[in-house]
Amino acid sequence: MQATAIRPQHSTPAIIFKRSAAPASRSGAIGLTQHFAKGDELFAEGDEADFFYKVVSGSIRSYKLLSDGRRQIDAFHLPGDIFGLEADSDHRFTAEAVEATTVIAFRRSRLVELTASDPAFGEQVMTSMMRSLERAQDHMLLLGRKTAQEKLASFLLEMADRLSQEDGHVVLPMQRADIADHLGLTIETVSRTLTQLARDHLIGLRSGSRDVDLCDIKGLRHLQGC
Amino acid sequence: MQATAIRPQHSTPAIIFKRSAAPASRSGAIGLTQHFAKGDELFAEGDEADFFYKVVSGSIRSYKLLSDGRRQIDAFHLPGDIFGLEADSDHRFTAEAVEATTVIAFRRSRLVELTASDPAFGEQVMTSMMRSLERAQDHMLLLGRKTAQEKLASFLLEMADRLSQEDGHVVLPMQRADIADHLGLTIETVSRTLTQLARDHLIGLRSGSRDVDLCDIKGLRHLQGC
DNA sequence: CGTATTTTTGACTATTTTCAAGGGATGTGG
DNA sequence: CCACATCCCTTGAAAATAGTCAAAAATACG
Repeated sequence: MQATAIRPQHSTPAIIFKRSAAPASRSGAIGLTQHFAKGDELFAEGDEADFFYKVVSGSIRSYKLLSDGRRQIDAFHLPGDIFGLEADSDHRFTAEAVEATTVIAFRRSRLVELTASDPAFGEQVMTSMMRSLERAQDHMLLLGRKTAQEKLASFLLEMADRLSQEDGHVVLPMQRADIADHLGLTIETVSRTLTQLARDHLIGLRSGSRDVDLCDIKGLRHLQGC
Repeated sequence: MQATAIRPQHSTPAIIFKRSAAPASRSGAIGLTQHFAKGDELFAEGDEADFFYKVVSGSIRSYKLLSDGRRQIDAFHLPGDIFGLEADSDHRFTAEAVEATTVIAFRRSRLVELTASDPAFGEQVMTSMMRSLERAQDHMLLLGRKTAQEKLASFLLEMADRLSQEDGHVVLPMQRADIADHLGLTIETVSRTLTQLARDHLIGLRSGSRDVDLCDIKGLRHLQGC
């Protein structure tokens, strides 16, 4: 098996190249279910990446900081998403719970074993990683070339899609500061832009301001830019 | 916030097909060596992703467009890099030669076969993909949170590092418009910022303006932000 | 309820973009 | 090898989008 030829700290290749291997029919050693309260840190940038995670419920933000504290949230991880699987031995992001969140933690050293016993799991990991990459790529376009309006329109549509709540309605789990640091804006600009979108009847802001009606999805799509 | 306009390119690239007798790795991996002239398109967003590529010499830019022509170059692919391997059946980017470039094209359908016969090649593919992801993640921080100065400082240091030419000196293969669309700036801002860096004695601009001396690497590192 | 946190709004500032024009380099054909 | 054309880069001035600073309003929380 080619997996043996791969450096131990780079266990991920096994996913691609072994995912259709015959199941080893081992059960038992699955992941560890963990609960986190709002704001709890799962791991920090530079920590040993011994575990990777799958979101069961809630949401996770993962981010990097500049030396002076500016923050870039690269992704929000929502139920079903897998995150924290790194190429190297260390985590390259900090991960925190946006709200009360339940995850399953998997030991990275067991990845090969897990995927062997459950090819579907391996497939899931791979798919999730590919989705992460695609989202990262789309997000570069957003960060580099979209206006504040376009950023917010894209963000709301993506969240509505991924959280797949009642059609045309999203309850955002994160606060304005998180949205701002994800979209490369300030909280003031996020707030002002949302107010403007509401004034233009593209969205409706309900009580608590996390509750958003996407009144005019077609209009929002048009605003996205792509 | 206007990206440089892209003119559609319909000229069939002058590709010289040639079996690569000497594979890049010490493997039996066979690919097709192809040559592209400056500006030639390897594939477009939406094309079937039948092949993926490894850069032998030269450089490739891969980008996405917004509907009004704004462009975001997500990455420059330099000698040794592997690119164009997609999760789905279609390419999600357009790839063009920045300069005269030689690549080896591999049929995606033969990836499994190739890696089976040559584990080292599989590892190479995987490592290159992971590097791409890491660069994408770092680039999100740059696009979302860095100033023009910090963007240019980071860019020059990265290029100097990856092109690994004579220490403290880079010959950039791409023009200002490419740099601008990679960093989420305009060509004017790129030009002005480079001029300013030169005035501050952090860099020196030689003839042709693609030739950059990194006079003060420590200063540039400090300017990076992270 | 009262306090802390988050969000909104306002006035002002600034970095970056836009618009415009000039200068330099590069390449082609005569 | 020169002349011309094109593309690329630089620079300036004005405009605009988004950021900063400040404070009030709304919401969440104990």
